[in-house]
Amino acid sequence: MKIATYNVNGVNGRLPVLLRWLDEAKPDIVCLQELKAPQEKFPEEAILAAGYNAIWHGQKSWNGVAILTRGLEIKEVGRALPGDPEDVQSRYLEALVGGILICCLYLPNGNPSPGPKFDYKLKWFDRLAKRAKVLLDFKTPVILLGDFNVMPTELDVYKPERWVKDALFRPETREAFHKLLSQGWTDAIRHLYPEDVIYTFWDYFRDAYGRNAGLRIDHFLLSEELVDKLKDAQVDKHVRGWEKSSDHAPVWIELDHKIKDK
DNA sequence: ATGTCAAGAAAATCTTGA
Repeated sequence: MKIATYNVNGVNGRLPVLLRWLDEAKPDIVCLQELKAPQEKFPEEAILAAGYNAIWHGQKSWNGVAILTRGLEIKEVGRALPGDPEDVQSRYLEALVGGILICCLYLPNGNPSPGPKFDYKLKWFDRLAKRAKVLLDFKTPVILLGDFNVMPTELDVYKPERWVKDALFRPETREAFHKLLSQGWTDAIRHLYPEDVIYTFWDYFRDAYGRNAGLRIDHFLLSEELVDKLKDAQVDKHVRGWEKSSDHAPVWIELDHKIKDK
């Protein structure tokens, strides 16, 4: 089973790129972030025509998350991260697919920091950690995947010294990520490639992609029972080089997992 | 501070978030 995450940076503006990649990569499950489209403007017909089922949680202008599957049934569990009823941002979508609990997330960017946006990021992180703990106790295979807006270590940044004051790399942010991991989650890419330089995002500025000035901020956190089933994990880096591409590349893992409840 | 994108408000460009 191939499971992917892709911050599309505008699902309508990047639709040709998304469809081209779906056709090429043929993932079984895909989590999308940054739809940048209200609920009613999600390109449902094009996604269905491409052979995918979808659930999505849109929002005007910003944010927005979706889960797509190639023929698999999607049983939605929730579309709000618990812990703050005042939070109206569409950043979380949880669903049961093929016997795996899929948690699609778009963690707040948090810049500029310090400031209210950074406070919101850390609070969101706390809420995620609380939810993650509950999910581990379910004893069901779970994956937390998406755009975490965190570079976990210096290996994940092209020039770490330039990013220490950025919300994506501040000590508090990295600490929150490692605290989450310590609940018992496994960072799939680092598990398979502990020492390789792997990026999932390249800024639009200053030819960052051409210079490979990237960041690793899109992650898969696996619950324990999935770790031994992890066969591969890759970034479809070439997609970032396509015309009208997102600033992120799609990332995927391959699991040796038997599909239940199709 | 800079650089590059997309969406939205409003009617060509500007603002905002990333």
